[in-house]
Amino acid sequence: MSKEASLKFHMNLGMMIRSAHNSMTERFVQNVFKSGLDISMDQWLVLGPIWQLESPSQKDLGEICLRDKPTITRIIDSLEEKSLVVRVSDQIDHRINRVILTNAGKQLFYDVLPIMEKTREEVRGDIPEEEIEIFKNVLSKILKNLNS
Amino acid sequence: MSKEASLKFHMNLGMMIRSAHNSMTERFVQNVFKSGLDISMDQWLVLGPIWQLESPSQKDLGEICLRDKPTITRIIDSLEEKSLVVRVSDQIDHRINRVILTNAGKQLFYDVLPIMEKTREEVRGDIPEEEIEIFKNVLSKILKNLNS
DNA sequence: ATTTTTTAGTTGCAGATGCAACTAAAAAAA
DNA sequence: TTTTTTTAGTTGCATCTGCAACTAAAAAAT
Repeated sequence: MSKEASLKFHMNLGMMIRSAHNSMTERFVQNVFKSGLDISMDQWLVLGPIWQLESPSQKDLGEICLRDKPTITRIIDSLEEKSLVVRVSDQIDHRINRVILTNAGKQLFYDVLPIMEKTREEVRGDIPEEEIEIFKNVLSKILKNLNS
Repeated sequence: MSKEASLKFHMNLGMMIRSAHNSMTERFVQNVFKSGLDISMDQWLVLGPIWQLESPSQKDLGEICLRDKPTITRIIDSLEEKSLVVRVSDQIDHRINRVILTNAGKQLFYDVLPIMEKTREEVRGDIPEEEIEIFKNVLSKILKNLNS
């Protein structure tokens, strides 16, 4: 293998993907901080589905957010400490915790939503919509390739 | 904002990017393990540029690999423990460490190269080359958007 | 020539991550 | 009905990460 081929090879997806993810998270956290609010990216990414699904189980959240069980447990712990959500044991299946938003949680969600939107615009810049679509598409294909 | 718009919003880039990155790393590690070799993704991603650049400084490696200084320090520590690289203080500027591959390091590099190639093929599957190109392009645009 | 600033790298710390082992409860098998 | 297996969630541990504070050396300013 030539050095050139290798160079191209090494400067590729893995490093860029990790770095892009880090930068996006960092920017979001900065924007949240500038708005005087207090929520981490992880907490936010879980908060949305909770709002949306009304009272998902932790398993549901793990599947949607693509996180493992312990991670969800800890994120919900942290949200509960902040009184943004509560765990309610399912009436029928006592193994299941239903996670529901408190009023404070809903309020924070609505407050952060425009910040997320702003961050998203900063991330996208002037990248054409169709390229973003292909980008997402490739991502989901990669996920499918690796989980089958 | 409608629930539908929000759903789309929440199921988007951040989670997918992180998950794709994790899956790729995991697959690489599995493939390496199956080949009876022993190197982590992080170590590998640094090893390549060392091989390529002959004797980069740690700063060079950080810039190429998009990692911060402490991370590079620790990865080089781990590579040095395995006797895959050595640090050599720069003759002229004594602040700089030049990192160079040992023979064992070179050997491992050559051994892992085909495994990386295989992993890359698994990741790509049958995604068309032009989509991969756009994908990489969007990634670098995102990085540029966030670091300017 | 001396002091100040900048640069390269290291160390310590606090928080996140994934894995494996665990508990408790429900479902399936016997 | 009792036992076994599966499922949902938690805890512990070892590792990784990024940030801030630090050391040592070089460059710039005085």
